[in-house]
Amino acid sequence: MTAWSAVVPSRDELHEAKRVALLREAASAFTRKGFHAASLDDIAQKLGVTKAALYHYFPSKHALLRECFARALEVGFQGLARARAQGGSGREKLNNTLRFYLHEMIDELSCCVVLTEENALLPDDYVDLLKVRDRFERALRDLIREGIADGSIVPCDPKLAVFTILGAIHWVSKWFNQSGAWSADAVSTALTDLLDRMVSATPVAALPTDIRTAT
Amino acid sequence: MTAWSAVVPSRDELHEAKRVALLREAASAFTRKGFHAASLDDIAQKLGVTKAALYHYFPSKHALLRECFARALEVGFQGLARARAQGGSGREKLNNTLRFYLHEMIDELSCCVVLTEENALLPDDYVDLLKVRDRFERALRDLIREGIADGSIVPCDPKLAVFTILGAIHWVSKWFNQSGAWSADAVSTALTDLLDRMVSATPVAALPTDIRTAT
DNA sequence: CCCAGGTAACCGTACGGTTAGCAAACTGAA
DNA sequence: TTCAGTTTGCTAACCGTACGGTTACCTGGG
Repeated sequence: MTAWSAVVPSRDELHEAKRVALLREAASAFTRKGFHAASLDDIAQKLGVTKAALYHYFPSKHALLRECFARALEVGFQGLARARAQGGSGREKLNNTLRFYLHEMIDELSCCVVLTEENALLPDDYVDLLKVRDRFERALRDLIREGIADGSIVPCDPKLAVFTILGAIHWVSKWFNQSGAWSADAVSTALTDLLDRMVSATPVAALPTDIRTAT
Repeated sequence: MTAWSAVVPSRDELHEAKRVALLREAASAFTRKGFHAASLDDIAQKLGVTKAALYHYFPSKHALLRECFARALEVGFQGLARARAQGGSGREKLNNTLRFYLHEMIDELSCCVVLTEENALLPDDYVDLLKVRDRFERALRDLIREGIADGSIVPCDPKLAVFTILGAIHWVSKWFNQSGAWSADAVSTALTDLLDRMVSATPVAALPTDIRTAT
């Protein structure tokens, strides 16, 4: 005997599932068209409901954007934690963090790295984001300093290096195509390898000349 | 005797100067707030005129954005031409192109790399942009292939490398601060060196650990 | 009966763009 | 030199519309 509750999702589960679907759709729309150009009517239509229905799940358009950022940074810190737990040199920790971050951002958030729309946040949300984002960037800079100290990363300006790395990563949302030839796995590995080569203290083995053939 | 025309700018010159000032202000506003969030009223106010005055210089807001992109790509092709004229290996040509592009984008366009707002272009303008931008990206990929062939650049996926490079470069608009400690010269040199290290076939000398102290 | 999930219709407003009109400045003929 | 006539640069006021958000109402399950 199988209880219905094990098969039929509860109301709360349904609610949460729809909430997540809405969030992903919003993230996708914000990334593709920009926050202001993506209308709630569009998003609702894609989900097969009317705009008013969305307000059962989110209090405002800005709340959607706020949550997109929150999720992205959550993924970032998760990557940091995993990398720290895994150990290794500063360089290895940096690589592990970036690879995880990239992979999750591409895959989980429906191919969306929304972090290009932070100027659309409400002022209050913006200062909140800044605090968390600065903490993330500081942590990355610390990994680079750690790598310089342990000899795995070439001496460089950690601030500039992190800016460069994050630029390359967030730019993925501009060119990645869910239905293209490049998989999320391939891209996150290949891009991490490229960035690794930029900061590695020791010469790096040759890179794949075609991403599709990479493991 | 000095002719007035040598001292007092002609009406045409005044017109052109104001046009350029408007373009720079628009580029700055688009970069800071995004295309949709930057209102013409805001831009006009910063220039000390009313919105209606702007229409003496540009037929529409979209025309402003279109011209921003046109200028940026002009700078890109100019950099390519200079680098080709200067000669050297594929790696050297790539570096020269990127350094020039970065420097001009930061300096000339009033610290603005607007190329993050292409989804705000009108459909017709967008396909036009795509054509020119693809030509630019193809040219950069060719430089990388040239470098791989002549042994100056490590074998890698040229497409991914160019995406990564352009991401890092265009991201500058997100963090560069005109009144900050880093000069346009320092940033364009240091960032080019970092990206060079990523693709260079041979090990690169140590990088400056603080951009302000770099030459 | 109550409440979650949804719809249709509506409201307010911000903003791109237009229009009418004015003042200064150039132009050219007398 | 002057002075009408035209052009340019600009303002104030307005229009249309797209869109975020709200309200009133319907439906079906617990």
